[in-house]
Amino acid sequence: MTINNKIVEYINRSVNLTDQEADVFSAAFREVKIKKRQFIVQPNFVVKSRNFVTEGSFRAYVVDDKGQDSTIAFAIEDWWITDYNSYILQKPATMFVVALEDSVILEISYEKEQALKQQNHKFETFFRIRAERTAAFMQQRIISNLTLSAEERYENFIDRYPQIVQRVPQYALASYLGMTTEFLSRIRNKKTAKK
Amino acid sequence: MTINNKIVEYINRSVNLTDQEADVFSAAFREVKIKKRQFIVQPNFVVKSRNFVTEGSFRAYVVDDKGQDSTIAFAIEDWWITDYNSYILQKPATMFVVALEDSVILEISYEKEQALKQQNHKFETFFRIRAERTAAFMQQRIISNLTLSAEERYENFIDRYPQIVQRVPQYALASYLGMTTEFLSRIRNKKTAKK
DNA sequence: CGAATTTATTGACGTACTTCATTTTTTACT
DNA sequence: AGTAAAAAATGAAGTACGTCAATAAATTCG
Repeated sequence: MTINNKIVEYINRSVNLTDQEADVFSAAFREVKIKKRQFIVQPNFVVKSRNFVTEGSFRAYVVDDKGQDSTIAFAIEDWWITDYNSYILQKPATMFVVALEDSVILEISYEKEQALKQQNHKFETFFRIRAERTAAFMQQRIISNLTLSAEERYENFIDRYPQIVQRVPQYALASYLGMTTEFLSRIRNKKTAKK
Repeated sequence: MTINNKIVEYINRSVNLTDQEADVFSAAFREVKIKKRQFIVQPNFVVKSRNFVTEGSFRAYVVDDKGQDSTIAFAIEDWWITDYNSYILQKPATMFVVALEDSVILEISYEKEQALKQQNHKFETFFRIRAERTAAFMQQRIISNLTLSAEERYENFIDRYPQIVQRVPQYALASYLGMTTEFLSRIRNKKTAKK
């Protein structure tokens, strides 16, 4: 069994690797421990890695000129997180990515990822599937933002990602769902009052 | 030069194909003419093709239980359109895709696409890059939906996609931007009044 | 364990945007 | 070209959600 066996388990759900391929793949990753409140991405720097979370949780967000922040993504165990645009297009980041808890990630550099994809068709397939799933996920979110009310978006989120609701602060969830923390508080209390 | 040379030109911007590879790739596509107001995707059917627009324009949208429709995507020449979730995950569509003008598309079936990706690493790379760009694009849209006011979203859209603004009906653009056609009308008239 | 800090709650008030109904303008069709 | 149909504009009234300010609750950390 290789060192980074969690990432190997993960990729094997999409493509079947030989033991040797698994070693090559996992060797491209580096394990890094991140303390709560530590940033792994900051605006204006070009993001140099894609990160797979093995322990803990993260939040990616942007801050606008009025100081308002909007959560773009969450990640817990088995999820990936980075500033996607910055990483993929190798241009300066616009987001912060911060640890919400003490965490452990496996990070792969942009260059190593490119090399993996070139060297083995299966690795290319894996990243293709990842990107497709990411796009499908984002499209669902766009649809939910366009068609649902604040309360419906919240209920929808609870249904789909109950584990995340438990672990992230309310203000972060509110800004992910496109509402204020006050409004989310009212939605929640209205519901519990009914019971 | 192959029959479907437009798709070959397009893929050659991402990966360099030999003449023979270009022939194989373009042979997987079929040209189809679509009349204005004709649907190429309807809810509840599993989408069987990904479509590259060579002439004309399309609009993808969902309709909610109150009969409100929300535009999910537009496509003009050199863009792709389908119900992404349905196609990628091969599950029933939730969207309509309709021609806004008399149009011509090059369609590739799900099975043929899978075969292309398996048979040649370069084709896999092409679809991986496509998916990444799609995800990057969608993320930008999510950020714009979360951080901008209705008027700002409209101005942002004009800056980025002036060619599209000219060609799509106002109600479709409004529902893409997440506002009513009445409100977009007011935004536009406020601006022209100022001049 | 207790003080400091962060996060969530609550109320009163404000506003960006929606809804509905009607009219005007533009587009499509024979 | 002329009529029907679709799309856009406009006004008046309503509402889902935001803002601000103050308090309460939960969490962090010495």
